[in-house]
Amino acid sequence: MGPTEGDQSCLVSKLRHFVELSEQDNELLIRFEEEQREYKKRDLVRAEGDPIEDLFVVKKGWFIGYTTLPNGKRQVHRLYLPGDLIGTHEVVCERATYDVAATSDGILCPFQKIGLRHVFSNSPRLTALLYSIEALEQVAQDDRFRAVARMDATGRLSYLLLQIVSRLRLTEDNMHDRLKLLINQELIGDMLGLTGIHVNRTLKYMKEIGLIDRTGSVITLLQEDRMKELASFDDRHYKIDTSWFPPLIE
Amino acid sequence: MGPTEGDQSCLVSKLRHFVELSEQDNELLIRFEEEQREYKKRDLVRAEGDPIEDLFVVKKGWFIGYTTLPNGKRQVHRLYLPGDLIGTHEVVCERATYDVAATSDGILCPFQKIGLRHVFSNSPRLTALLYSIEALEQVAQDDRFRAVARMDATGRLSYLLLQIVSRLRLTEDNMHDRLKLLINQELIGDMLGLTGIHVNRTLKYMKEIGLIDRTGSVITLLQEDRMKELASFDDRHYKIDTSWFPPLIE
DNA sequence: CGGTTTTTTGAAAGGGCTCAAGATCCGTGG
DNA sequence: CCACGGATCTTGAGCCCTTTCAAAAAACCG
Repeated sequence: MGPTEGDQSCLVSKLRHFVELSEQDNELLIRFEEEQREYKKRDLVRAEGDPIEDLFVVKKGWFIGYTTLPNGKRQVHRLYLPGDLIGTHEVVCERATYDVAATSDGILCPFQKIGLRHVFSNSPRLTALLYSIEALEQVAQDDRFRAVARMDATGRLSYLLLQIVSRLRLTEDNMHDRLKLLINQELIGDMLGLTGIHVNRTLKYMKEIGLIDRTGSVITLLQEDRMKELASFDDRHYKIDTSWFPPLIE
Repeated sequence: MGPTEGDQSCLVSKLRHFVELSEQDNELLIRFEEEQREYKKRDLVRAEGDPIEDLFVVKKGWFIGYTTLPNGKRQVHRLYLPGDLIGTHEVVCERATYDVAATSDGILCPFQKIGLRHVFSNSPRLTALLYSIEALEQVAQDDRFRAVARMDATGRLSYLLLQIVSRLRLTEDNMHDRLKLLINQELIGDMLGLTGIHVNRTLKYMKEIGLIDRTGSVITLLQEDRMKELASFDDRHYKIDTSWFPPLIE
């Protein structure tokens, strides 16, 4: 049923969480995952300033979108996990606003930006869904922003871990309270406005006070509730209001 | 021609900067500004958790979207200026994710969220434009995020001032290098992850080193170039790539 | 197994915060 | 038009979280 390797599309399986898809929608979506490209850890997918022709669906592995400031500091704007779309908000730009790279080995499915025109012209409902994904991402970004702007290191890290776990749960069935981070501490710092060094110290501290356990890059959330409180974390990933969507036509 | 008071719609005049609109699009857009409501400084427009039924076009005055953390700290997620749309990314939620309030006297034009269905069903092109606005907002948020996460107070403030001026220039013809902030220093701090007190000190410092001049809340940018460098500011507001838009049909 | 990447730890410095209090501005009522 | 009270802006002093710089230990990879 899926386009490749017998796996079903993680994009489709993720979107199904949000809204009922018609057969036609399904067909449009599957097209997004026809081609696939492999990447190795640290590979650059595309650089800031590159013309934007393709978007990507993450099929496997973790990827980041980041920029480097003139002073050498780095800011990781987005972490892309399997099932995520890369570049949805950049279609409005002629050129990429940041670099994208693999933080682990992985696979991306590129599809042409122009392909979106089909969706916009032929499926109002799917368009609304795309719009919603975009909007949902903003909500998530807002939450992260709040964490970075207004919480200390423990709060920020709690937030990030909860967010990642919550997102992984959407596509991985066996995702409970343990995860392997496919991104190093330096980059985690760059997501949270912290130093890699301080990320390390904070993880150590979180282990000391019993919030998490950790062996290498494998982390276990021991007190998810307390972490949620620390980060005022509200899991928003399951709710899309579709009441305003154009009606579903089979 | 405009719906009210002989003024033309600031939404339309803003969108015109980005893309050519058909007559039909125009008519759809004008509907968004049929009704209007007046607000006084500090009025709450709607609270976090309220059901989302309306979106708003800002007709006059400044507004903010913000949340308050359990520890009492506040985070201003968005600053809305005339011509901006409030709530575009929250249509996906059943309930508002943050409070919206007026930071000055102002006027909003509310329109029903359901009204978007018309747009999505009838104008692929306008839908693409809405999508683009949404996406552009993300780009802007990313930039602010980077400033907050990776720059010191001077950089953050430079960024914010440049951003506001740049946005005001889209709708105000006589906007040059002087602006009156319709938002107090405390709230500026809440936008940038700083204390109001430190905003004050930093503004003082910026005046001392000649970046700006200031009398009360009226600020003059004396060295815009230097500030742009400090904040690695890239003005992205004029460029929308419409190459992938569904074709314009008159 | 050797080189590279990543993690870990220490000591010192710094930017922004907190707390507190005074000065100014501004809208409102008399 | 003036006086009053709340909102906002200013300024000072000390503290604290995070950064910097440096370097060692550990993990990873071919």
